[in-house]
Amino acid sequence: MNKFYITTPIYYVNANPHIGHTYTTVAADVLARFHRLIGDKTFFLTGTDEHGAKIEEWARDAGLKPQEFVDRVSAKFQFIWNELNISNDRFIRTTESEHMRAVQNALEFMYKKGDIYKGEYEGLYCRGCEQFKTERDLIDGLCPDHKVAPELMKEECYMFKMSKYRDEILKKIEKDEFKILPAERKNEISSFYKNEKLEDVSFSRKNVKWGIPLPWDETHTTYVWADAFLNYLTGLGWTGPEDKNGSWREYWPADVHLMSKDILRVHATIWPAMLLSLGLGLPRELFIHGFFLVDGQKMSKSLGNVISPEDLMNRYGVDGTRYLLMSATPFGHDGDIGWNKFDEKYNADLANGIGNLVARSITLAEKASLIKGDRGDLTQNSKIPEAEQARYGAGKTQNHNLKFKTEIEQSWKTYQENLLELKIDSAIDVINKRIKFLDGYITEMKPWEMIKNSNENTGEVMYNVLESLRHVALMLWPFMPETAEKIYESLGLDMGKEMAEDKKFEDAIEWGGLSFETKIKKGGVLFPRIF
RNA sequence: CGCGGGGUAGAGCAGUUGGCAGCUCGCCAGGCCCAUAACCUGGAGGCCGCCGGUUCAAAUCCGGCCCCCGCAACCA
Repeated sequence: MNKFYITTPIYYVNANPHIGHTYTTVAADVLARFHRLIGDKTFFLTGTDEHGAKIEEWARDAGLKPQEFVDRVSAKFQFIWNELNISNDRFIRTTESEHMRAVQNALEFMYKKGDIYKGEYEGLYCRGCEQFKTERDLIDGLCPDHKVAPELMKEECYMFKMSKYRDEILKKIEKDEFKILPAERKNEISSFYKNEKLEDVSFSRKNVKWGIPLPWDETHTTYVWADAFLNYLTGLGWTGPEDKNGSWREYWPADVHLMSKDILRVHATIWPAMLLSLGLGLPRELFIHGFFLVDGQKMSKSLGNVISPEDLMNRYGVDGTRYLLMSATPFGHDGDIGWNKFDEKYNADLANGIGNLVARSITLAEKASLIKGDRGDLTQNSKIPEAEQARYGAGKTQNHNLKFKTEIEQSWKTYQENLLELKIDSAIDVINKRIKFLDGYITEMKPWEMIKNSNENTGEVMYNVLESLRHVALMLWPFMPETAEKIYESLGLDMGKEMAEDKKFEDAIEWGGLSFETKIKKGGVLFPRIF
């Protein structure tokens, strides 16, 4: 059995969850669910990053203690992931004492090893803020809060000897032992390594109280990135470099660290250097997805075009939101979104596509039973018509059976290939092609007419449709778990049983899995059309 | 010559290893009546940013130019 360990970045709690966080997290969830579906031993980690000067400030502004503040914001993340059916195995917070202890153990190890040494940090310091500022913090070269030009100042700090690991990391990147995808992102990073000097990085701060104290010098706290990165290990239960055989070993190294491009650089430099210093393996892959533009413009509060996850869920529901985020743009590139586009796609793919197909199929199946005079409550619990006949493919239509079988097999193959390569949008295309095909098949075969004429092949045609629907639902499950379950229910099946431990994926995706004894059940409208 | 990405039908985008230019929405014309004003079929609409080169063959490979966008590290 393969293992699959996927992470999102841990989100900095200076802001509430926004669409970018949501996008990364839903994508990770889709991939995690897919790997569970195919039987991999899967671990999906997300969480919140809760230390640093910014948090102190925000807490002060909110009139709260830092811990109260981070508790509050972290809870919002957890709440919304729960709403969105995110199936993370663990939610890590960097203020958890186990995490903090492990970070101290790690830094102590690196310090003793000589990879962390005393140095100086030089930067622009604002006396008013009692803080170092970056160029980007400044407005016209002035501190935005105090309207004063910060002065160049030096401060004692502990430095991490990142430069030492430069060659080894670059080699691993080039050889794809440490993959960076998509390819253009790998180019970006390797040319960065080649063209710029990899300098040592400051790993501690003196004036930041809200952080993890260095074990050997408590006047310093740990630089937030050093603290944050280790979550990928502590989230698995790793307690420090002494922890050689904990259960974290079953999952490390991570298979995919999913993130957006703003944090690629640090993930491709500081993090692998830390791992090498700690004597641990590098993650197999960093996958970088793009940013959203809204109607061609950057999303920003000042433009007033911010689309929040709550807005999306209110309009499209949980599954609609998950689907739209995943299908709106090619995964791995920037993409343009907007309410018009979302409405359009929702109606086309969800209301008119899968929603309508399920509705017409189930109704036809019911009618087929009604005409045949089958027993049972005909409107609520019709039996799948003429199922035995379908199994053996009697009659003129039997070549359809074969065609369905091979085409479904092909679809599964492509679907899996795409998701293994993180081509999320392409996997969705596979599903939508099946849906289109089924709509065409129904129109062509005219089962409503067959029913009227008591055509002996009605059962077979309907079986082909319903069994195809079962496969579509299964493929849909990573993207829209609730919808998949509803479709299963309509087919008289139980998604829970399908996902049970003893069930083999290979069996589930075989053509003909729909039992002839099952009862179909008409459900409600899956995706009401938006006008 | 800082790094990287993009310019393909009215809009938004796909086009792996060069081999008839595709998808969704919109538009037009038919069909169907099972279904969520849905679904199916056909059609109109493109000098694939510009110029040159390689090739039997270029959206795709090479060179040059124009325009747009992101990133330029201790900012999470």
